[in-house]
Amino acid sequence: MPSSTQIANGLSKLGTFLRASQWHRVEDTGLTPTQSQILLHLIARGADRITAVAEEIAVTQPTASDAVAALVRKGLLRKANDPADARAVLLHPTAAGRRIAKDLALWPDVLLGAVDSLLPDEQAALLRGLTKIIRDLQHQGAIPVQRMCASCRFFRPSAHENPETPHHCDFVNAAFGEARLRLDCGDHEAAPPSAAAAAWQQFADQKASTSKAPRPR
Amino acid sequence: MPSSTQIANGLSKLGTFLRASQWHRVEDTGLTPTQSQILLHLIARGADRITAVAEEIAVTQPTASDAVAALVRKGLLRKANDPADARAVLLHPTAAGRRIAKDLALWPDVLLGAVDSLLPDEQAALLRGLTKIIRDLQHQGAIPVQRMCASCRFFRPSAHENPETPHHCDFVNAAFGEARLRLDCGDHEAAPPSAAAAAWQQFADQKASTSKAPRPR
DNA sequence: GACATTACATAGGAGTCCTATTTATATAAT
DNA sequence: ATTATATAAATAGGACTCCTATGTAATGTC
Repeated sequence: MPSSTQIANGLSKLGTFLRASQWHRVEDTGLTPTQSQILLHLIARGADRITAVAEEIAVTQPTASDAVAALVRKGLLRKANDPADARAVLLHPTAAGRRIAKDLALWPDVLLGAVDSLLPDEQAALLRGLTKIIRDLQHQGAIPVQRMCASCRFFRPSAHENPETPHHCDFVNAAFGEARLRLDCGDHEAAPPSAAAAAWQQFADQKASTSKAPRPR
Repeated sequence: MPSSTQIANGLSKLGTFLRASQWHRVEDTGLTPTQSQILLHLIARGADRITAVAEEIAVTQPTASDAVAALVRKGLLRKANDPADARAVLLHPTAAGRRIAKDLALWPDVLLGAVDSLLPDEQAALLRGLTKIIRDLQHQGAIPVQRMCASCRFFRPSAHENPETPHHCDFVNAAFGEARLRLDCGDHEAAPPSAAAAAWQQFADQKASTSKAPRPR
């Protein structure tokens, strides 16, 4: 029983829990998990097309179409013509949609609490692991491209000597550490393939304990 | 934007992906994610009641009842009387159910591949983080008790000097390391509350880097 | 201009998921 | 013993998820 199985198992259990806790919230918000995801996505990233939304939440286009129809019926979303393409539809959150979204959370407080109870080093290591897994899945085409440091053109891993803040973000022009790696950065811009691959190598080959073990100098 | 948010975000994304990939498998197996979960649970843990199954997969009892009915209809499950309680029902997998379950996986190969691409230290750290989160959720009553080392009466954390294999399992009477922590051990037996709390403290307070940094001696 | 492609909608159907309620049994309190 | 209460599961009803398959319109290609 290799540890990768245990890890997959753990992720699975947390996934089950997350989905269930979203369902429990239906009576407060009136939105199903799928609907919440769509609304939050549109608010975070701006107006978008149905196909793109479907890909984002990993369902087929008709399923997304269904959920969008429900949101429109509830007055939380508005369909607008896309000036760039007369077939397409741009989904805009309405004022009511924005209002409701404030009370919407994709993850429950008890999960945040549990994560906060980890030591800082543990959080950093966990985030690093998740980052690598997500980037790998993305690389294999199993999930859509994420707005993560790992694939961003502004990301320069291991750019600094200081083991506390080895990475650098060219966008905000600042050094940062493992614990500040982002998975959903608003300023993300995809790096060209070759540069991305090189930066990723740099990041991935780093020893897991970089932030603890003093570097030989 | 604290890292706990990024971590929750990452877990969320992986959860979305996991659920979607289970749906993609429907055409092979003929089973929905919920049905797969139930069948696999019963095979792994033996016959069980509907209420228990519902709790395990984090749905309400009527939902579990629905899914079980579908499985019975498909000939993969059999309902039997519970000799201990005439109201209750014991669910047994049929031979066909066991056959089908062999081809059923709760997690897709590409996820296992992604996890395997982590360095051993990274895997251990990730597993440790997941373990702590799951145990915390369990402690808060947000998820049912898991068959994990962290709550097992045979688990003796940090029992050994060797930083590679600090923990000890009294059941198999062997030392093991972070990477071998289990989340679904078949031999799990719940520890009495006080002992469990003590063992947990021992485990939780360990420095994250135990397996790397040489201990002062 | 014909042909394939793409964006979305719709239809049809099994299943998920909930709350509320019913039926039967078990347990507790009188 | 006899109610009263609690529990295990089934059922009803309804919104929604999720799929495949297909239709409709607009776009891109040669």
